[in-house]
Amino acid sequence: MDSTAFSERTRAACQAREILDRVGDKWSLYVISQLSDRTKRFNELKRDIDGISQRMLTVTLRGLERDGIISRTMYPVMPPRVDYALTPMGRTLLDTVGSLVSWAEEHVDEIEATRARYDARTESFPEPE
Amino acid sequence: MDSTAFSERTRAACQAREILDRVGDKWSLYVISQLSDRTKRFNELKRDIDGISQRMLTVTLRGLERDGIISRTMYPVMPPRVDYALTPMGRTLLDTVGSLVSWAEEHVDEIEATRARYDARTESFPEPE
DNA sequence: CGGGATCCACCGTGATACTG
DNA sequence: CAGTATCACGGTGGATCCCG
Repeated sequence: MDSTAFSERTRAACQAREILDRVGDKWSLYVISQLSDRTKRFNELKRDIDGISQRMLTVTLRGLERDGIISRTMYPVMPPRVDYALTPMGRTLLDTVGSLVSWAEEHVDEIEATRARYDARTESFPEPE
Repeated sequence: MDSTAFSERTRAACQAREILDRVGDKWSLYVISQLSDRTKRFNELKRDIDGISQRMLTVTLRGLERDGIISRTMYPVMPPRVDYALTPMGRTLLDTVGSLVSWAEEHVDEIEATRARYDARTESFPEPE
């Protein structure tokens, strides 16, 4: 085998990381999932995503908008109204995320069990205070 | 429709986030991709993953080991020798990651173009110093 | 060779208050 | 309603030194 496989894989992993930087933060996945069935307004998202702050919702929406994953529609009315929706590209991401979600659902139990076993092993050596 | 879709989706997004917390950090994906074809040793990984520090390789390997994604085999010899490999569960993650990588490859150009357009729009309003 | 321990800079995140 | 501005904190990651 030649070294092409390596560089190709590294390049691919690098691109994948850029995507993970986008959807891998604390809130993006929630926003994406909340917009998967229909357009929503700012406070609607804020209500539906438990625990998110106003600021972080703004930041997250800006980031997703910047990358063309969601669209932002402002209506110049009083009071202000802004609608957020997934773009076509954002919709294609749903399938990919779905694959990740499936993996998570299938392995969450196994991971937690492995994690618990690992912790039990390592924590059984308490340092003498 | 009932509210099941919402809670189900939120729960799923939550589990997906746990997975993203695992593989979504700065280095995990590189380690996983580097181990995709064969077992490797510590310094071998350090050489092959450009820019990773000793500390971060250790931290990343521990995290992946803790969740059962990679296995760690120590040989009590002098000098020490430690082998890292993907576990069967880690291998199943390769397919999922592959899906993400494919999405990234397909859309990286579109994302960068959208991003550039967004930045050009927003940066065209310089604050008067 | 394969780490561990320590210190530190950065920045993602949250709380709060204010605004058009 | 849909933000912006400011401050503060904590966790992530990098640099360095040391160890078995």
